[in-house]
Amino acid sequence: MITISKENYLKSIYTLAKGNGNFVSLTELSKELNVTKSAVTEMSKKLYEQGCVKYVRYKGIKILPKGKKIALKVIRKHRLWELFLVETLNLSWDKVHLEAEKLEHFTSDFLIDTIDEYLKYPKLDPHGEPIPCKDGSYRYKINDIPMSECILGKTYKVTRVNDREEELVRYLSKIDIQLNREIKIIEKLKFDNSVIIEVNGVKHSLSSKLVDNIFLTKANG
Amino acid sequence: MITISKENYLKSIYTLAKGNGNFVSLTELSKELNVTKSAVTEMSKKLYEQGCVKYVRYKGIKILPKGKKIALKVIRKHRLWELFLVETLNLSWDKVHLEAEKLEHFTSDFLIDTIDEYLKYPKLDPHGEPIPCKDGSYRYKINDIPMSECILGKTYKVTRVNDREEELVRYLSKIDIQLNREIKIIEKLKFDNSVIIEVNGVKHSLSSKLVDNIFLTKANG
DNA sequence: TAATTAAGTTAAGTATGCTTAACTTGTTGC
DNA sequence: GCAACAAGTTAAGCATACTTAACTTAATTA
Ligand SMILES: [Mn+2]
Ligand SMILES: [Mn+2]
Ligand SMILES: [Mn+2]
Ligand SMILES: [Mn+2]
Repeated sequence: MITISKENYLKSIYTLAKGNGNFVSLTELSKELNVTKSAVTEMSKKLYEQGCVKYVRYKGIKILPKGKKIALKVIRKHRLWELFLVETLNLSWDKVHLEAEKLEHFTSDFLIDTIDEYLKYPKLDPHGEPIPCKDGSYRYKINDIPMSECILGKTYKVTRVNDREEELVRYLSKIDIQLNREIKIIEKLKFDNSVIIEVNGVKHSLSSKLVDNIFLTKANG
Repeated sequence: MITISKENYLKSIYTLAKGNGNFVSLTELSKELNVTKSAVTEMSKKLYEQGCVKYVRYKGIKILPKGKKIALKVIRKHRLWELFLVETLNLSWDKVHLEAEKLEHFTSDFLIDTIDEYLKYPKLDPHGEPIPCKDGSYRYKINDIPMSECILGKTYKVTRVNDREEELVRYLSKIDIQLNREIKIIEKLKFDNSVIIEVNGVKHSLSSKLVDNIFLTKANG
């Protein structure tokens, strides 16, 4: 039986491994899911018994095709809901993640396919994350880097932001950062890993936390 | 703590009492919720402890203001979701109940109020059921009778149908029964409580089960 | 290499919401 | 009035998904 809890574990395992089939540490997982390590150990055994993951004691956990399929389905539902809420109800991009986090577990395949069709099979969610297709493949390949890895003086285009923290996303709107916005890297401060950028002619200092959660590609190229 | 299970119990208690504050029998509740009587007894105690219901041993359970408020909120979410899915995604009226049955528990007040606004504060759901307002009041008062109580030879207008059974609702579409459709009562058969009606010039025999789940008011009156 | 620390596991226990089996209480028909 | 039956309760147990506390294993570092 796949429960809501299991769906969330699989989603996290898949996401933490960044789509590769890498091993994920249980401590990492426990932090991501806000549960204790012992809870993760228990669940790891169950997911292993169901053939969703490979679980090696004291080593970690690794998603298997069966688990990946489930994870992608949930991620698909999540991202389509986010976009649907933005498109139909005009919700702002900082409000939709939390709603989708719940709705993703209670949406039939039929309903999500209807939403997919309604949105004309979109490639990206409101935060620039690619939306998995019905068959589990992606229509779009991400190819960007976090702002922390950007080169001084160059201009980039915003392709993706981490939607997990509402406040962070809301702050981005406030300083006029949105998808496809051009950003120039003015200064990189080593002592606190903050970055000074220019957006629409206005300079802003972004904390290390922000800098790790904004993803860019080179502009005009 | 109000759980999903408790929301469903409260919704059923409220619905079975038909909006009045009547006592509901636990056996009735157990049938409605598809659980055993002992499960209902246990939950009754918990709901009582939380002040959501009055519970008198061996007598039954009765909703209290605190429980009614919760029930109405869930019903509001349910009916608004049903209408929203019909309006935006063009889902058919037989498909939306099951989806709403899940979504109703995972929708924030903010989201449902946004949906309410988007739909311009509708009075009725796709099956003719009134939608509770944000404050728990109704914008519309139901005043109809089941087809089983209709008078021979008279013509009525369909105001409401029971949406619980997908197949039943789908059958209604098939014989061209929808909200506001005019129906003439041709014959009432006592031996099996079936009714013969005329819809758009075509006669149909409706089983007792159907007849109990279609609600009407007098036409042109 | 041995000590320390981090990562991971195990055991025991909790809360929720069910079940079945055995029981008690209430109601109805004769 | 009482037998029979329906309605309701209690007790014991199960599955899920957590917790804390005590433990083991692995990795790091001096
Ligand atoms: Mn999201
Ligand atoms: Mn997103
Ligand atoms: Mn419904
Ligand atoms: Mn309805």
